[in-house]
Amino acid sequence: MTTEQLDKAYEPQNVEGRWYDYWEKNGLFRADENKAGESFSIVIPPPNVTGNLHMGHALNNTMQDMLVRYHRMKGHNTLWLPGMDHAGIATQNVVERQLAADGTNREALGREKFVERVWEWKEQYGGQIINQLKRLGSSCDWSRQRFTMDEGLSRAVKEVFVRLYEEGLIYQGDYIINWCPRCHTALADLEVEHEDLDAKLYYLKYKLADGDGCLTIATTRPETLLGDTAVAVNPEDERFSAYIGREVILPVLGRRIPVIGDGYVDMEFGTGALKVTPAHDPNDFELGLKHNLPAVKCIDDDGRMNDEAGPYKGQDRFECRKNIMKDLEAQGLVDKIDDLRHAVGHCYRCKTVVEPNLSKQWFIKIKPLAEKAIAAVEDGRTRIVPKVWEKTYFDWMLNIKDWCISRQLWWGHRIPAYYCEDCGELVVSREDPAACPKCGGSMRQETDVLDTWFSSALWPFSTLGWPDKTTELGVYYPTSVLITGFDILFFWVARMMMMGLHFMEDIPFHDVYIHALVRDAEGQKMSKSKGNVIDPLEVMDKFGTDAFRFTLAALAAQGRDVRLSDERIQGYRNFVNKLWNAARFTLMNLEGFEPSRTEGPPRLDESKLSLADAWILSRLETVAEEVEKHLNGYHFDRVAGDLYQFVWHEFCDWYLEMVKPVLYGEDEAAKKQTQAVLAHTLSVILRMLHPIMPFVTEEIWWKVPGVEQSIMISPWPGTGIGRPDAKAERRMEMLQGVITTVRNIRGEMNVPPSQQVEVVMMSDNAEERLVIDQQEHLIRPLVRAKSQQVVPMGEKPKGAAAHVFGDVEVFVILAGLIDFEEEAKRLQKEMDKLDKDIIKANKKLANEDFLAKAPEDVVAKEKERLEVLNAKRDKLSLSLTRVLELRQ
RNA sequence: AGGCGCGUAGCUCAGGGGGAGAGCGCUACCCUGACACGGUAGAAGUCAGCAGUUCAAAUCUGCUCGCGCCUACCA
Repeated sequence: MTTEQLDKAYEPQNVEGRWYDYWEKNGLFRADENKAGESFSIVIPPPNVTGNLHMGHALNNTMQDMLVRYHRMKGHNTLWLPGMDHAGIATQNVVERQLAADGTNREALGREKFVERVWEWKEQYGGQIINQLKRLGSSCDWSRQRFTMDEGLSRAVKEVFVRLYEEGLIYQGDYIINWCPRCHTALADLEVEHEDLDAKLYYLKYKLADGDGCLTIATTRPETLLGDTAVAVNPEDERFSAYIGREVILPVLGRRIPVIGDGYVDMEFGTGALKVTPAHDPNDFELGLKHNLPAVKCIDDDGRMNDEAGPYKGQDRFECRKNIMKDLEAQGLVDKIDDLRHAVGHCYRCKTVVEPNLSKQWFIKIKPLAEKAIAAVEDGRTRIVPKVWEKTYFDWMLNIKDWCISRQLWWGHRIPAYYCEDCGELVVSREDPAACPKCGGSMRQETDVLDTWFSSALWPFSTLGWPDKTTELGVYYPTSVLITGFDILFFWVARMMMMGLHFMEDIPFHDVYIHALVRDAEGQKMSKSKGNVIDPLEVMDKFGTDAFRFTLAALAAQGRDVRLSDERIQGYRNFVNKLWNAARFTLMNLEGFEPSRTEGPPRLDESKLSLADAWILSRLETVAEEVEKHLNGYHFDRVAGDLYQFVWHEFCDWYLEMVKPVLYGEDEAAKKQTQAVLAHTLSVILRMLHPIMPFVTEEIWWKVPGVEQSIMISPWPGTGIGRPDAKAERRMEMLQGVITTVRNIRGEMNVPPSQQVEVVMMSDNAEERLVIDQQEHLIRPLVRAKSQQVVPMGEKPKGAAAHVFGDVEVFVILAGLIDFEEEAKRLQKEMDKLDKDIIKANKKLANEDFLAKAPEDVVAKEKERLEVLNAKRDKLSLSLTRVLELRQ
């Protein structure tokens, strides 16, 4: 057996790419749908084809990769299915910008050429993010990678559209929708971002047609008055009820419009009179339907005023606002102008102010689909973690409105609806109809495409081959868990629930884990405009992928946003290095060691098991249990935290230090046994860390004696990997306490580290004396003692500093070195602290209510605690007296 | 306007009815044969405020203050 030397520090750059290639080449990411046994599956939230890896992706995919690697190691039939989203508006915008740079535009190119151009763009520049996901270590089955516009998924989209249409769940109609004048498309309500802006509230006078004064209305959008077809007041409003049924004269245009009464009007706001523009306001649209008002569109699809705007025709809507106010002012029709802060809708892609607009669109009747999706979460078939998000989900689902699915774009799934050029007949069909079934005329396909989220809604089953009945669907659907951010709970998760339940008649995932947002060190949301974006790729370059992943995991407490800072990542980079060096030490000391097996704990001679070995094996069992529990509960932070604590503060700080004398010693049998435990512990640590830190663990793994295959496919250390031993843990706890106590005295008394001291320990507990005596070889090097004595309580040694741990009084003999002044101060301070606790405990135990009402074990514990405190105080008090005597 | 969440050590955050925790930072000493990306020890907190429930509250309830976020048609 040879032991390869490891470098002194871990250098991720030399390691990561090499192992990723190895995994990929050896097919270790590939899922086999024919493999027997329990399956575990995840579909990736498909990143936009235009996207670049940001912190949200990094967090999201680190979590997915952790789970996937964990389940793969457990031997489950594991699939992580990757892919990308065609991202309608985003991609179209990118290519349009490119065209603009070339001095042309999509209209000049024509639809067909433009779509070709987008595909070319995709081949050339799209999907950068896939390589970035690989940098992150994502173990996706790339052989199954999908794209929402690929052939199979397009077929699924068509199938779903046609079926929903046939079931009467898709309809077409004239409704008011959110229109983006920049992107030239309809937007769903969800795609509108509301932002509070400082604006004005204009009070305008509309003259009554019968010449009797005027009615003053309040509006934030005076330019829309050109499309007014009524003024509404509340019939309960005594000021105005008399006006109902009369007419007013629309300024500028002179149109006579009715005054109507409707309870919708808020009497408190503005003047209590509301101008009604059914074509450019969703509420006015509703009023218009109710009162049978005509809808007059005065703004066109570019956001410019149209023919209906009379003198303002051709002006931009905001320019028109200024001009119309100038004119109204001149005519004395402006009563006043107030400041007003209110929410204005913006396009989520390009941030242009949206224009509510009346137009013909396609919708999904969503209520019947939503009911099933609500039920599935209510009855627990799908679990939302953390549970707080369930409420948000229900609130939205219960108030859901029909989904506007048509978009006036060129890049996307073209709606499979066809119109007859002659008779106008509408046909919705999977195949292009050759001719009109009614009149034989030629057919023309609908120009609109579907909302990008329409195809993403099908992702969990379309990617597995639906509508065909594939083996994959049988094995991997429903998927095990969906990991995603709350920002797309409605956009995506809710819609997958609805579509999955409708078309697969089963939930799309058993669990939905909603993670938080990654923010900067100041807690600000990262955004390009703020310039506070931390690029994951730069972080990986600087600190290594494993350190980065570990940081994300460690900070990802459920329901709490992740604040990322360099210091934090650096801290975990140090941890990676610590692990590296612990492994380095371990491997250096496995010279001549022959491994027996890597699966269960090593075969050991129980009678000769050292305390340190017994202890670490016991701790290993506990940690393995905890880690597994936290992985199953999506407590990624605790997985990371427990492993950090165990590796650094138990394995490195204690175990490795305690094992040195054995490894450097002469007892070959003892050495062999410790080597076995050491090798085993390292192996288990590596495997437990692998899901979080795939690269460094793989790199070390191959140097562990006996390793023959990638850590990725090595067995997960489940229960039975260690060896529970409560006695060993109790004894070790006592030893650690005693050792820390000696070190504490050394530190407080400023004994130089190189100075060897004499240690005396006193205890009336025979078992503890025995353990301390037996473990002298282990204690002495750790406290730098040239001698160690353990005796029953009695005459205290002279010239010694004392401290108490549990039943043991610890003396460090410092003849000539001791500063009695300092020692007295230290003892006094310690006693003051104790006194506080003793007073508190006494008070508690004197309280009859406490004794009567608190559970027995709590009372017993408190009594015991008081005894311990008192005993300690007595010992310290004696020591203090002695020190004070010696001082004189 | 409604809803949700958060205020715990200098910073970032765990914890969640009975002894205040971690990481980073800070202080002191140390290049001890894995690691200075390190070691040992140490200092540091009226657990936002007020009231209530309880034998017992950082933890449960209510209110107040401060900070985020989400949803919403008040023009």
